[in-house]
Amino acid sequence: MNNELRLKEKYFVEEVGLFFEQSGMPRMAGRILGWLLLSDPPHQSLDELAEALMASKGSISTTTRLLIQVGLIERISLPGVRRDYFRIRPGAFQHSLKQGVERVTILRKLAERGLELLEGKAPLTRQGLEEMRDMYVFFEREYPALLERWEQRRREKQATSEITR
Amino acid sequence: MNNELRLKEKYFVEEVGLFFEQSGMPRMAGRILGWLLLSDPPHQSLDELAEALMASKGSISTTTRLLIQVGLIERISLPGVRRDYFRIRPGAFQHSLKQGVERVTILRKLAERGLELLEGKAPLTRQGLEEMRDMYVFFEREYPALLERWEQRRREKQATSEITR
DNA sequence: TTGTATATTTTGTCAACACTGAATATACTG
DNA sequence: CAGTATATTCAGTGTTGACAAAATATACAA
Repeated sequence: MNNELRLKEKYFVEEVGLFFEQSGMPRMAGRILGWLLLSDPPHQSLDELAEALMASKGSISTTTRLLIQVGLIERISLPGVRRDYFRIRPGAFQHSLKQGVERVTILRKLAERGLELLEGKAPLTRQGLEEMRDMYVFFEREYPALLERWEQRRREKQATSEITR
Repeated sequence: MNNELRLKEKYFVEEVGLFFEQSGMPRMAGRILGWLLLSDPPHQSLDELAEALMASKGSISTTTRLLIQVGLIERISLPGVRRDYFRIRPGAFQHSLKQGVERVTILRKLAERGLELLEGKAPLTRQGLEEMRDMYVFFEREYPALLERWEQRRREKQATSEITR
């Protein structure tokens, strides 16, 4: 009964791990995030993480630093308690989508640099890079607007819940 | 003079390679794509790629297969010519953005699975996953709509250029 | 069929990297 | 200050994966 739930939690954690790995991050980063999403309370110490994930403290220490650096978790310390805790950073996922915007910018710039190299070439030769540039120019503008719309909606929801409270 | 251009092309190719590597793909995949973006004509044979990128044919063969599989390039064969050629697939970048939608879906589903595991828990505990789910539900709907708008615009542009022609 | 051009698969090597466990550093408590 | 709890760093290990080079397969031509 309780064991079954535990097992499902482990599966969940492993799957988040696999997703992260597929995204070019250490699998352990995904495991930590997955576990922090489930854990009650939502903040967990280094030792707790190490035990829950059956990993070494060194590994957790390194990977939490990475996760903090990319803005997905944060370190919190409670007054009078030596131990540090980690928790999902509020707005973590929004933050990660925002980083996608930067990737779009990189690609737009790459396309432009490529076109400079093809200065004076036949339109058919330039076509691929032009398509690429046009597309990323479009998304570089529209994607942040979409994020803005989400934040807007979120703020409204927040306000509603505060009234209800 | 011409040499300088060649050098800049190499830099460009390497940078696309690095970008791909950072995205969890083999660097060679990025190099091939980068080179195909610049090359005149836009289609290149396996041998040509191997020579231009100073890589083994085996490496090119494996990596082109990968690139075809993810939909970024395609193989073309000309009648009466033994050699096969590769070129950027028209709409390649659009296609790659579409794959982003699938990733959003995966994350939305993961969030929902996580919430099932937290059935009956305190709202504060569920909060992180609820934020995650709400957000990806939003983007799962809006992101394809954005892509649709781009395709729309693209079709218009296409039509214009055909009139001009 | 034999020979030739082309493509794929395979085997081996090397480098990168996540991870562990131990050693070290840091910070708090009495 | 000594002692203890906690966190970080470091050295070593194993695995993974990209890549090269060679062997094999496939398709075409004479």
